[in-house]
Amino acid sequence: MRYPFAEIEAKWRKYWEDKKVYQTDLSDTKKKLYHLNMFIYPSGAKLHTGHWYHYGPSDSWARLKKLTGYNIFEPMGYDAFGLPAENYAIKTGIHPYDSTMKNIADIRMQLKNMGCMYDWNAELMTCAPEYYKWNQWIFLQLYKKHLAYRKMAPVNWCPKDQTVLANEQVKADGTCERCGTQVIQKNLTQWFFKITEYAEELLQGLDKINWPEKTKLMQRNWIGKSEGAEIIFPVENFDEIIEVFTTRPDTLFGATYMVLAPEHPLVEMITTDEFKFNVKEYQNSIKSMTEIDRTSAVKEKTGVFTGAYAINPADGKRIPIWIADYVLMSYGTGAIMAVPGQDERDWEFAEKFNLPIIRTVKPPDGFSGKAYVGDGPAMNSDFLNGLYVDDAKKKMIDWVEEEGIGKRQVNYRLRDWLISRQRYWGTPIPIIHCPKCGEVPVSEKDLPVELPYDVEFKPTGESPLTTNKEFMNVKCPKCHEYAKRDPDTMDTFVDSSWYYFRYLDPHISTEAFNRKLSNKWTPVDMYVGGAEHATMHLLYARFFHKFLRDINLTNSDEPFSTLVHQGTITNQGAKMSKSKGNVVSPDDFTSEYGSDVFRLYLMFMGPYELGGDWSDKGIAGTDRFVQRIYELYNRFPGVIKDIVLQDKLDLNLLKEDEKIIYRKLHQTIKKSHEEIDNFRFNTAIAALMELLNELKNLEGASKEFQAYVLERFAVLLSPLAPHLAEECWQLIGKYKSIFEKPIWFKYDEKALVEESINLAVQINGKLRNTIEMPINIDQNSAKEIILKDEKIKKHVDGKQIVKEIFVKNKIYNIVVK
RNA sequence: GCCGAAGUGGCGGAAUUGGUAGACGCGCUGGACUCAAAAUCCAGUCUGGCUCACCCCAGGUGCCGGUUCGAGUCCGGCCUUCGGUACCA
Repeated sequence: MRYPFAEIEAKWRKYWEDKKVYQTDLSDTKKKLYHLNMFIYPSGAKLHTGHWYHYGPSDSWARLKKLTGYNIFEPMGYDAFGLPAENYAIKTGIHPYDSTMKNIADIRMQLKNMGCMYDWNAELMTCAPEYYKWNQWIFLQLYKKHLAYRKMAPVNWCPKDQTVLANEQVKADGTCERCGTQVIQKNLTQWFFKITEYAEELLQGLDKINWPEKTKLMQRNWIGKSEGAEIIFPVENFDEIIEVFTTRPDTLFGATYMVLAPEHPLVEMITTDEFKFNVKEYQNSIKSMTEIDRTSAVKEKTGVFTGAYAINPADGKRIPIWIADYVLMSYGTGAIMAVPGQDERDWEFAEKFNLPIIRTVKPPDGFSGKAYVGDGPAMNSDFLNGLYVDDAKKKMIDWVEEEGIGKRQVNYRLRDWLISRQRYWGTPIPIIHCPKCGEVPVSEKDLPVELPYDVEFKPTGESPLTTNKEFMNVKCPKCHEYAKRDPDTMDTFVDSSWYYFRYLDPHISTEAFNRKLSNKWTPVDMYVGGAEHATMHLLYARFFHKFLRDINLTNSDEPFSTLVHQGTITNQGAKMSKSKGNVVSPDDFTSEYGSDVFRLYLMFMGPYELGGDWSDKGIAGTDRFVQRIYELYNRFPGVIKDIVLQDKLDLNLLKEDEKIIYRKLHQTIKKSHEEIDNFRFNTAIAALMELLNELKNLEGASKEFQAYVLERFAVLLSPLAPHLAEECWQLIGKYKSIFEKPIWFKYDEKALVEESINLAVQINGKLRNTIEMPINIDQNSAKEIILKDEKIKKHVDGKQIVKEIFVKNKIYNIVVK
């Protein structure tokens, strides 16, 4: 009989729900384990195979933890605000609220069919006023501490989505992270969160968390700390100075010219009449260039001379001041001292414009390159001569500090987080703009500022909320005169920066989150989600967590102690997306094979962190595995009834066939635990398959032995195929759910060891035979057996043994001449 | 360009304090069952060679070289693919 998965899976899901098997008792924190998956983005589409790949195995990991005694909290919710719902509304006229609610209802059903241990009491959605109210509240806390501020700045503008974007949401090639459109620069007044205030701590904190090294490295690079000095250069004939930032103060004697960013405020003042035209022309040509052209890697260096000179403070020499687009106004001071001898860019520029080059670090003998950026003794550098780079740096910084012409300085590449969006479907910014009083925060008691339903979403470049007069026009809280609300909404990454706190008490109305509970349950112990969030969500959440700690809302430093990234499932090499039409629907497979088979198949594909290209080629194999298990259990109905089982059996009392199974069983208990614990589900399943292959002759075993094995096998199976395991458990005569009273069996240390081993015998490192020998045989006894072996004799006879290597229970290598 | 990860049968992939390469599964081939097919079960399946049934020999983990009794695993130099980043001073 084929395994009737539909009926059985439904039965067990109902059982779990009725008995509240996965509702977490949050008051019990003894062995608490907060297991979180990045929540769902309920855009137009239903769950696809990628979601199953993310959530299914992750749940299997948590199930193993539950079986081994942990109190698991595993919530799920909806990251419900965002552009896709709004774009869908623009296209179809269906309101984002309505489409989102419908999607959530559909997705909830699909999630339930996966058979995960979600605690549905803890469900949340970010578009509910009871949730986003607290986004606004946190905004106001940041505002109070001057960590939320508004400024006019050049910002990234996506012409397609008609909104600004944070730096983190612009990809390396200058395109919009969401829609792939080329982003342009605009000068606008926008809201920022001062994440840079936490730059150093965000960097340091990485050492304390158990995250993939790759992800930590990406955050380190994104924060981009560089240590060096700020040095002042006087401008000749002007009462002005130019400040530069450099990581190589030791090369100051080699600074043969200076470069200002074309937008630098000093340019206009210091440019001499003779060069005014050139400079203006150059500045204009830069303005008309797109960001992508300007930063193109293959581009040749360009720049113009200003006619002005600065004084190198180290040796008093006049050095020319140029402007060039390779110096960016947005980093450091917008000006550099150029040291062509030790900087490749400066060398290239100096070569092109015939500027002097002085080496101040002696390159190694035979060095034939241009700029030398490595370590070496200083030269042409007066009091630094002979010192290596690190020492020379220190000495130079000390010197400029003494002279009062500079200071030690640390710079970060990280910029503040731009959070305003000119879109509708998000959290309104709780600020009122009053013609008299300026920006006035909404009073906390007036929160939430509810997002109105009636707006015109047609993209105009202006925020859709401006079209709702009732929303926009308010009285100023201070002077009570007519004022207007801020029409922008917050980046949806604000929503996901603190949601893990909210799950613990999702409907609490007196505070953002239940502090008592969250102090016991956070940080999240295990966080699972995509690597694409490395420098977005995962950075913002760390920032929020630290801020919330600083205003005494939480007592830990980091949100996620351990992080695991699931791999990406592609289809024909491309990421699954609706627009490419390559989305693989899980529904087709779950309706044909059931959710256990589909989950098993996704886990069996390969290492979890690797992902891979989708193919349904092997799914028949996992289906066969499931069928065979079901048949096996049907051969032994009620076998466990009236039998009292021991933890361990005595190997000496077992029949030969039973011994083999017993050994394999205990080896599998050990292996599957270790493998699942390390997210290596593929090898855990392989181990279970091996064990199943050994159970062919279970009929010949004693009834006690059958019961012993089948009881354990069901438990081994339960994290990976929970519905099937429950059914098997019941078939042999158990009543409750495996997860109701979690159980995991200890392996029998004695059974791990075989009685005999196959010793590999090598001659000159080449395998010549494997010979069965008793375990732990000593070298001499092994040698005696080996030298009698015909195959070995052939290679050894008539030759001289010059060396022997013996690795106990593994290998015997004889070196002959 | 720089940083990081990865390259193993026809396919997905196993195997690392250096110790029997190819576990487990898919696919394929042959056989059993069947009127037949499907399903299922059994056997075989890295490549090449031979006095290819068993046996035996040689080669083999992207390429070239090295260390070692022994290298998928360590070292040096490349190539390819993927991810991140991009004149950050």
